[in-house]
Parts: sequence; C-alpha cells; structure tokens
Amino acid sequence: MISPYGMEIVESCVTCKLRADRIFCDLPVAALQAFEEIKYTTAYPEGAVLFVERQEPRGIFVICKGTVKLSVSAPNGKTMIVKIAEPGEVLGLSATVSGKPYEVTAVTIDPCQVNFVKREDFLRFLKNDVQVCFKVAEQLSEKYHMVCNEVRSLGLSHSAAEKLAKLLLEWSSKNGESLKAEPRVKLRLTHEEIAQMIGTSRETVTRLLADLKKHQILNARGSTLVIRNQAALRDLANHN
Amino acid sequence: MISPYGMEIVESCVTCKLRADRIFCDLPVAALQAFEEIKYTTAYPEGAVLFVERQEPRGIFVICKGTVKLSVSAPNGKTMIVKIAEPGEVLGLSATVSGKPYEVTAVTIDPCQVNFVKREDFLRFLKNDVQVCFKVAEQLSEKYHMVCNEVRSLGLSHSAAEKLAKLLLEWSSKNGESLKAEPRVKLRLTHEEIAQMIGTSRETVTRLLADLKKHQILNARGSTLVIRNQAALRDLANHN
DNA sequence: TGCGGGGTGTGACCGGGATCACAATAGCCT
DNA sequence: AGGCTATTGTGATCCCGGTCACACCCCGCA
Repeated sequence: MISPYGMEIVESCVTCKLRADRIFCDLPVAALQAFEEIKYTTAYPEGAVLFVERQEPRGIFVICKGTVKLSVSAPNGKTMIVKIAEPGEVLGLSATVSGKPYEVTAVTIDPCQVNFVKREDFLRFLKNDVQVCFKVAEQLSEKYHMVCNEVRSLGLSHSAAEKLAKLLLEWSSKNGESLKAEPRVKLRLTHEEIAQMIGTSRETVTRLLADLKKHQILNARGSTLVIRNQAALRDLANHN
Repeated sequence: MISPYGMEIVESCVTCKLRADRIFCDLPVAALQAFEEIKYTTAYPEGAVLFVERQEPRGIFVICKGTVKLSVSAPNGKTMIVKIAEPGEVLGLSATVSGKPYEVTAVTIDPCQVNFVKREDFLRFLKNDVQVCFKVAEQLSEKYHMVCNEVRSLGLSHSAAEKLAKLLLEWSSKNGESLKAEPRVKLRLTHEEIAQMIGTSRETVTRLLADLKKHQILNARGSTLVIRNQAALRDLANHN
C-alpha cells in the first residue's frame, strides 16, 4: 500500500483495529459495509484544513489516523482551541446532521488519514438504519457533554492556574499514565496553543509552568513533563 | 380542565399549537400518538427543580408552557446560567440518550407544564422509528450548535460590556422587536441573574447598564428597556 | 405607618492577568 | 559552522473587573 506523508494506510473499516473501542466505528458489519460504499478515504499532510467554521457543511470526517485541532475564532482574529481530536472521532457531525454551518475549524496537526462522507450520502445512510441513527445520536450527546464541560470550566471563573492544572491532569489521564506514581505528559502543543486551549495568554502559560517547576510539582524532561506531585496539581485544579 | 398554579393545561400534543413551529413536537401523527402513550404530563409551580446536574438521567422533559432556567455550577457555589428554555424545547435529551449524568440544572422560573418521559420508554420509542431518531439527532445538533456559540462568546475574551450588549441584542431579536426603530426588551431577570448569564458580577451589570443609559444607548421604562441606539449597541457587541 | 427584605446604585480598593518589549534558546536548513 | 525563524523566558506597566461596604429604593405586610 502506498504511504503518502509517511503513513501506513488503514484499508478497511471492517478490519480496522479501532473498531473495538471507538464508538462510531463500532457498527454491525452490514452497516459498516454500507458505510464503505459511500466513504472517501484521503490522506492529509500536517497543517491541512478539513473545514472552516461558518462554512456550509459538506459532510463528515472520521479520523482514522493522526490528530486534528478544532478551534473557534472571533472576527478579530483571536482563536480558541476547543479540542484535539484523535482517531475514531467524527468531525462535522452536528453541522452535517442539522445543515447549519460548521461550528469549528478543523486543521490537522499530524499527517492524517481521514474518511470523508458527503452530506447527502450520510443522511441517506442514517435514515436507512435506526441503529446507525441511534449511534449518531449517542455521538452527538457525547459531544454535547464535552462542550458543556468546556463551558463549565470557561464560565465559572477558574483562574488560569486552575485551568492549566485541569488540562495537564486530563492529558495525563489519557494513556493511563495517571495511575503511575509520576505520570508523564508529552507536550505536543506550543505554549501559545496551550494558552488558546485555556483562554489565556502565552506568557501566562510560560510563567505558570515555570512556577509549577519551581514548586517541584512538575519537572521537564525535554518536551515531556513529569508530574511529580499529582496531589498538589489536583489541589490546584479544584481550588475554590 | 383543572388549572394548577393558574395555568391552562395543554391536553394533547396532537392538538398543541406549538406543533407547527417547534422541532420536536413536529412529528408524524402516528409517532405523536406513541409519544402520548409514554408521556406523563405534570404542572410545576415557579422555582421547581426538574433535575440537577450530575444526577443520573431519569428521562426527558418537554416544556409545553412556561420557562425554565438552565444552569451549571461549580463545587464552590458559583453558578452560571446557560440558557432560558422556552415552550417546545426538550431538556435532558443528551443525558438521556447517552446515559451520562445531566450536564445542567433545570429550575422553572414560571409556572410550567411539562411532559416527562422515562428514559427506558424514550429509548424504546427512539429505536422504534428512524424518523423520530433522526429528529432527536437534529435536536441534539441544534443544542450542540448553541453551546458552541456559548463557548465562542465565553472563551474569546469578550469584555463584560461586549457580552452584555450581545445578550441585549439577542433578547431584542426574540420577538422581532429588533426590526423596530426602538426595540424594547422586557427584563425578566435580576441583575444578579444577568451577571450569571454573561459570567460577571452583579455590580458590573448595574454599572454597565447605568453607562448605557448615560450614553443614551438605552432608556429605562420601568422594567423594560428601550434600545435607543441599536447601531451603537451592535458596535459594542462586535468591539474587537 | 413603620418595618424588613430583596433588588439596585456607587465609591474605594486591589489583584490577576493582558500587553508590550526584549533577551535567551532551540531547532532547522544550506 | 553560521544564520533564521519559531519558541520560550522574564520584567515593567496598566487596567478591567471582582470584592467589600454601604446607602437607597421599592413594595408587601403586619
């Protein structure tokens, strides 16, 4: 199989390893085959734009490989990163279902393999099978849930330190790292981007990280952070 | 028909006036009849709690009459009003579908008539009919869309003035008031509650409103505001 | 008529964090 | 190596808006 942008390509959803643990990929074989019929598999380099907020929805994007940055931005150019999406996730779902414009902008931050499905095809696919439709409803609920948490953490006047601590804990819990005595977090984003995730300025992020290191809560090993005092970090995250 | 808490009761979804323009109520008659089978109609006084965030989802609530305040709150007691829900809206939908806890707290701010459907009944209802299922997906997309806007306005560091201006414009656009030369907005919330909607303090709201009046942008007529300079207000709302 | 409580108006103060302006690195590409 | 650009580190300054502390006002109620 060709490997554009230095990736191995996942050939079929039926044999995809993600099927087991990812919600949307986990469909009955019959539905999956129908899905195979309408999907377009594409590879993107880093920095590719999948779609832009306020665009008319063209369809959905399922991430097979790589990571995608989702952001919203204001007319004045300020932007805020809403989430980093990983393989198995479906992007543009709500816009495609409702017909309203995309709410976010999606840009790849790694080389990515993506399955695209055109809006009309997808809607037909949905309406053909209650099970699929229900899965989609579940997915949407999931997403709604996530954004609500976003609102909670944005709105309830957390200090920047609090939000940063929360973010680090969230990242460390991704790979089961948080179970270890000294979980490690690989920083895949710049301070600037971290700042955009928690709604603060780049300088503040730098300063806060420096503080955490000074207090022996964190420890830098190149671009990976070692959490030396998880309890203290949790304290910060829940500071009231 | 009895009128608890001084309300007229809407007897049936089939004859409900809202059917025409509200998404969820607008179902084929067959589905509506199935819905009638499983719904419980209840009347609540002002201040009644429909559900509380982090509770296990018991089911969905469809507002037939009255308005409901949706809020999230932090362990420290701070709370933030996410939206004021009106007749025709479905509450607790995403929690009920996904099985995750309710994301928000719902409290009536008027006497309300509400249709409640138990989770199991509702899920069965969904899985029985693709059309219904699809409607629900649409609803969820809608909600997702709204919260995204919330995130946008919270996260992109709007000043308090900006957010207040946005809120006022939004309210004035509800009843087509904004088309008039001097739209009126009836304040149904206290300054405290407005503050919770835009994530600021009560004092700031008071001061901002005073400012707007001083600059002849607003004008108070009892508890209704007259927007005398819509352009200026829009300017504030889009200040970059 | 006076009392009480919820809402509103306003001043004084103070701190978190944005912003500006550089300096110091760290990767890179040739 | 040497440069070039992107990222990170840090000080100085400033201002929005949170918080505290009262005064006032409106309205229902005994």
